[in-house]
Amino acid sequence: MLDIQLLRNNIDAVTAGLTARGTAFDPTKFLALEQRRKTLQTGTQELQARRNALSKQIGLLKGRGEDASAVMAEVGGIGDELKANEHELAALLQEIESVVSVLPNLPDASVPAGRDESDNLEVARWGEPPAFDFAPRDHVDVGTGLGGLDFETAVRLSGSRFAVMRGAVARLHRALAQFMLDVHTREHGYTEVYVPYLVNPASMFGTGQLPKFESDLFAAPHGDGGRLYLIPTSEVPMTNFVRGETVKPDALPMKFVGHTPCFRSEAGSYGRDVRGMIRQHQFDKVELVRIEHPDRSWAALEELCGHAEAILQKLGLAYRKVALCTGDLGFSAAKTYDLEVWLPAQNTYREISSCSNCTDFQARRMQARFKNAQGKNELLHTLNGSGLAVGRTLVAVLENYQQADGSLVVPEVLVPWMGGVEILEPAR
RNA sequence: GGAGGCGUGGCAGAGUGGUUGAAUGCACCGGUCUUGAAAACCGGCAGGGGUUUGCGCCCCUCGUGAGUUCGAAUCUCACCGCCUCCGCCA
Repeated sequence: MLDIQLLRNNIDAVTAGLTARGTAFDPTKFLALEQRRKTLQTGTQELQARRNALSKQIGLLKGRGEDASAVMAEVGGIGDELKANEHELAALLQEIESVVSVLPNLPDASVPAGRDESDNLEVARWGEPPAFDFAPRDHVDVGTGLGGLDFETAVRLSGSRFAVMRGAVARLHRALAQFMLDVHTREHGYTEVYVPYLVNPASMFGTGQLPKFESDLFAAPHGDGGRLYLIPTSEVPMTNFVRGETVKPDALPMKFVGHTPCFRSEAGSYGRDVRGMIRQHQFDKVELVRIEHPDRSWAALEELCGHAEAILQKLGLAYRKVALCTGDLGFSAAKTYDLEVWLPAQNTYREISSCSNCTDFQARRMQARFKNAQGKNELLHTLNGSGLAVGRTLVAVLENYQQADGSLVVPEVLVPWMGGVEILEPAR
């Protein structure tokens, strides 16, 4: 959520930022609402003040056993007008809230300007795409060749955009997640957490999925007319750890790593990446979340991104680091780096991690604060990044480590998690 | 799922219609004392919002939402959550 004060006092800067992101925003309309709010709110509060003062007077008079009927008549006249004002004000505030709650975060000044992903800025490249002396197959062919990927069964169970994994490939998938968790906890200082996969609407609002992106979520009816949502990323539960909390400064930074399935309805994605595991309704992800002091969040973003990169480097997968342009930023992010891994069969780099500094945008929605040096409550900064998307990492390993004979070399760092297995042989 | 109980400030815990945003204790912050610390003593200490150049003034909040009333932490209704017991269950 954007700071309402910023909208009131600096609407031009807000409009410029939103425009850079490609978000339509009508400042005139907002200011009109705001003008009405100001008048109505001060008026309502004046009435409330008068009622309070007169009621207090009645209490005094009655306490002394004196006649209060004159004052009671006076205050009685306020009632209807006050009630009407209060209702009108509540409706107006809600209208303003509904406008503001769908506005995305403002891009940081360092974010490159641009319309869409073609304007993203490559900032680094690591590793060499492997050379093949045969035509590399895509991960679907490699995985099914190993007897480990089965989309037909998944369709029978659930439909399209789901996968069944079997045998060594299923184990490889698990090994990847275990490996990532161990690196982040042992080498990068993150605390491993286990979290609910179903969360309440307030949590989804806190991290920005609601109210604007409800159609991307899976929901399950729960309780009397209520619902729980399946998490589209463990960023949601992990970041909401601090919702409604005022943390002590010495508790910062908080660094969490969690491995969860992620569920995305991905309405509107149809036709993109229909083949294979690139875009699924359910996929595993190891997620990094950091709760930071505002002064530290930009340094933390670089650090976080480095932690995700470390996984790719240890796996020996070539990748590039891209700074998303203003038009390609996610809703809550002030700045995002995507890591894109080399996929030989597509002959291109594909997103495998997204690392964002959300500044105080989510913290304001969540009312997540800390006591600053002056003893005042101040909003925290939140960051998140994939470290990494497990399904897509499996895709990358299958494609990059495939051999001409259909076998797969297990990346060296994964061998301990594969029980010593170094090569996966093709199924007969 | 059934029965009962309970939701008050960071925590504990008073408070059943009137100057109570709320006693007291603990925790925390500042000070006195002390070589230093502890103890003792003194003082401060909820959040959100409006308005104002500022001092300040004002509004809202005792789980949430409606209602009764001139006035609600206190009364009524609904909902949510937690606890205990029973049932079921990994």
